[in-house]
Amino acid sequence: MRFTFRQLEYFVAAGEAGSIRGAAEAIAISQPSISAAIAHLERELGLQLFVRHHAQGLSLTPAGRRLLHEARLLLDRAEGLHAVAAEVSEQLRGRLALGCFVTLAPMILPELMQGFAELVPGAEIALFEAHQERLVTALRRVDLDLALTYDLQLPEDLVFAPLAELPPHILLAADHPLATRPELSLADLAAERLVLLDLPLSRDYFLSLFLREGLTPQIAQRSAQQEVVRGLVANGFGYSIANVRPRAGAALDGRPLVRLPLAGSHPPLRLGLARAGSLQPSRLATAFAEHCRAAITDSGIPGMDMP
Amino acid sequence: MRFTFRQLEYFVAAGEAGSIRGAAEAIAISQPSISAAIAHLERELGLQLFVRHHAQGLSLTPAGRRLLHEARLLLDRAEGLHAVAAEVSEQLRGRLALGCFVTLAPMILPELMQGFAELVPGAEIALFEAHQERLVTALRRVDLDLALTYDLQLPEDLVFAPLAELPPHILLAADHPLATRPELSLADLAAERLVLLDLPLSRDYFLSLFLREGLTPQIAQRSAQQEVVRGLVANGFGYSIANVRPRAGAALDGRPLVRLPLAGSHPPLRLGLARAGSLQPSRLATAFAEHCRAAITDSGIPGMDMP
DNA sequence: TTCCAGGGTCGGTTTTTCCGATCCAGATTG
DNA sequence: CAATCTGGATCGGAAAAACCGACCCTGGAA
Repeated sequence: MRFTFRQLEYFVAAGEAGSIRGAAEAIAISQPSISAAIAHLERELGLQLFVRHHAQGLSLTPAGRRLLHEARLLLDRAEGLHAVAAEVSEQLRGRLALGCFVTLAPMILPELMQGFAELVPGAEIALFEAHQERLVTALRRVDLDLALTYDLQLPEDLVFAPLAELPPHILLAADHPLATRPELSLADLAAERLVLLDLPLSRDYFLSLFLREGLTPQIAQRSAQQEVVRGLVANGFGYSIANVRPRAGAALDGRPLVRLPLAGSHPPLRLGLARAGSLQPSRLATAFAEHCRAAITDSGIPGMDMP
Repeated sequence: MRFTFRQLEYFVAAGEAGSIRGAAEAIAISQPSISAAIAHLERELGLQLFVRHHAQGLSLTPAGRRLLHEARLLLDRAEGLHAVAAEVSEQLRGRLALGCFVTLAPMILPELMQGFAELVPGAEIALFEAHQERLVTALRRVDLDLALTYDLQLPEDLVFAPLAELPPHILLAADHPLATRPELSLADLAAERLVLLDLPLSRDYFLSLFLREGLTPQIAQRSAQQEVVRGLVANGFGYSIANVRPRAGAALDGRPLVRLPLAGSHPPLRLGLARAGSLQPSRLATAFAEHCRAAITDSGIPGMDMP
């Protein structure tokens, strides 16, 4: 670009004032500056913008009139950039890129997003459901404003705001012999076969629960899909471990499931909001975080059973 | 505007390159300059455009992505200003503001514009028909690119390119006693009554013809409309003087008219193109002038009889 | 004829832009 | 784990640009 916003502004001012002198007064700039700006534009655009009338100001040429119109549009659009910036950073509107840990999404998101949509009607949420590794990558690349997930192996450059703790539970088919117990320990399950939810980092968490007690689970099946795991358990392939507490008492095929507390002391998963530490959150992101803080607590999580 | 095109360009380059260093190489600018431009924009717009990854370049924030898009649009539009300028000054397209002396218009313009429209399909002509005084004013205010008119009292700051000479003729009703003469002198008409075309400067031209010979016409009627003058003449109100040579041999009411040469030596009206001397003509105006030069000569004028 | 209005031009000053050099922190490599 | 690499931020000085006051010039008005 071989001209500047300032030159355009001076040109528009002169076009509106009908004289350089008048424009100079109107915008409190010296007359030579405006004269130079117009001369520059005329040289740069290769056409005559004004006819100079001695002692009588200026007249726009036909070309000048056309260019004046264009210049005004351009300046308006530039002003619009400020407006867009203000909207993005200050207004409670626009798009929020939200990540969510894949197994949490079906339980938490519907209610959470519903509540937020009522709270902030101008918001649009772009969802990204993935396992932890992908969430971390996306957060670091700032493809996401926020991610609703566990604090599983979060690197230090991500900021994590915890919301609730989810202790591990045991999942059994309703007709499993152990299903009548009030709770179960890992030792109780040593002879049973495990259906493992097989996602990059959560997998390691589940296995670590056994390792801490010196046990090794017998893995019967693995699946990356929570619903497949539940289906396998309901159909007698074994037990599973999960931290989420879906309200549904059956797998997708209708077979009943039972969830029992895991006895003993185990590290829970902490559910919370992660974001890139180097990204200052938008107003929208902050509002969403607040909404999460109000909606998600240890005593209640949207879409989940009480402990 | 508290930012510049350059800063936007650097921002866009950095957004596209994914790093400041890469952008610096791409557009051959030092890395600190780009860093400063981005910092300036972020301060000015009050939001974070990039997240800086140590030793790994930049990521656009969601807001940055939005702003990048806007910035690109803005730069495109600025580039468009160059395009508009080029179109206006170089292309044979766009609008030509054309003035025409009011009595010439109905004869000359239809054929002339028809021919030009075929020659230059992209042209649009904005017509302004008026008497000489108004044409001069409009030309000086550069509301018009060109005016097709006489060189009647044209001030020096207008440039006049003559095309054809129009000597004065006498207009009579076909049944007028003098209508059978091969030509008439002003002295022949001393006893007759004049119907005067009463337009600011042409009026003075007509009267000057009499004054030069020491005669004073008897003015029976005046009208600012050529068709009214012709109607009055056809209905026996007297004779008239005109330089144009309409092909129509009758007034609008159908009554026949006769046109006879004015005997003796009289200053003709020179028909030509006037423009503001201080306005460099556009390509379009130049093309139109050339078209006029080809179409309008002493031996033939669109819409008019031969001498 | 003089005066006035308004645009253009000229020097000098201030502001902005630009660059090379350097600093710094995280990533990579051996 | 240390050395190295990468890429952004910062600093100081140089170059460019914008800006202004003063002045010139020309056409219109008195």
